[in-house]
Amino acid sequence: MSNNTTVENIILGCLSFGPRSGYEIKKIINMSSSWFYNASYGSIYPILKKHEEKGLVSSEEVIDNGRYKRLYQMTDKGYKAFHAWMLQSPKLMTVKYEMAVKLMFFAKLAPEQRIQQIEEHIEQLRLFKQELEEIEPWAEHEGDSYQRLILDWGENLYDFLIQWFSQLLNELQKYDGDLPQKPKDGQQL
Amino acid sequence: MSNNTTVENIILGCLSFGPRSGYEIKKIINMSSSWFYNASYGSIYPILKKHEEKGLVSSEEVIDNGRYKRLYQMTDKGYKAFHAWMLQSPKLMTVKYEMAVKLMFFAKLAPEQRIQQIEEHIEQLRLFKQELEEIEPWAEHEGDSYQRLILDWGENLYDFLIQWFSQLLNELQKYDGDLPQKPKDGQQL
DNA sequence: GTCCTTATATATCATTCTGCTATATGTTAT
DNA sequence: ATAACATATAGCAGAATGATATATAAGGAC
Repeated sequence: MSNNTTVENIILGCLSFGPRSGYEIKKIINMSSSWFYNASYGSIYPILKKHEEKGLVSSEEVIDNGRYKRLYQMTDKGYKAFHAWMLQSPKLMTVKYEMAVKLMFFAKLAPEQRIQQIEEHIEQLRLFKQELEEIEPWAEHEGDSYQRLILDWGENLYDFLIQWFSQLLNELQKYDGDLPQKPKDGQQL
Repeated sequence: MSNNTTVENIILGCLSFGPRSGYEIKKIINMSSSWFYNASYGSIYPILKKHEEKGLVSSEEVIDNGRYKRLYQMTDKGYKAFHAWMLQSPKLMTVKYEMAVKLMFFAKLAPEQRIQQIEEHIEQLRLFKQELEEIEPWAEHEGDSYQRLILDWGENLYDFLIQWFSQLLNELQKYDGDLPQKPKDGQQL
């Protein structure tokens, strides 16, 4: 069984496509997983070193167009650890969604401020969805059917979010930014 | 402008409902925001102390049914900081979704292993949605219309995920666990 | 040809947050 | 009685971010 973290396994997974440098791994992540599981340089380089110490990867310095880089390659041991992780029961999704937190305290905002926050957020979601769509040509060219599948999932997810918040905006606008309180049990009559 | 973190503001937000202890704040979070923005005791207690040092909250020890607890209360300064944060442009959502990562490397799994991973994941999603539904009575009773709204959002979101993965499972089963590769440009003919 | 910007490539570090462990006491069920 | 559970807080190792720093190569502007 693998007790590596998810990020450690993403890096192994990227190396399953062939030898890569830390910088190249970050590029793969940016173009594919970053929006559902990101990793920063501050994780990637130390993890590569740790992987090498554990014998999960090996490395060599190469000169590519007159520029040094350290290419990492997965070992058999590394592939076994990666594959073992692939078979484990997946961890539950975790989300950090600030807009949802704000919604929780929305009663503290003035009606027009509520509308403004939602409008701004819908704009953010639209921009992000556009960014996803710009990856599509890359996935068509570089990725396999599963990588294209994930992009499709992302676009569906953001469509769902845009639609949900647009509907909320409509409701808010209908009631001048003040959602009608469904009466509680004790308040009826 | 507020330069507190989101978790620091969640804690202020909880105190906007009235004086609470660290333990009680965790309970509020568990029953409402935890699935879209969680905070652990290891964050909550130190943040409360930091907030007090900065004058955003004040505290007093009280005895509740013969048991000590430290009740924290928001100050004017704290409310101003919280409200300023509420008006700021919300941060983009971040997601950590291990199942999506695995999907990225799904080509490395055997067909029947793919089907098993998806089946297990759908089961996880169903269980989690049930947990959300169990919060509903609490939200009906304790929350305002916005808190109920978020629960509604969560249920819609998990419905979307269950539906999306169920459809993928169907496709996989149709093709014996092996999604047909859409031919790349260079591979046609 | 030099200047500026962008891309490649890696390293370091304070800060944030989690999840685990530990401790202590009150309450409820058996 | 006593075991299990709920309340209440503290501390810490480890993971990850995001910001800064450094250096070199490539490409375009003028």
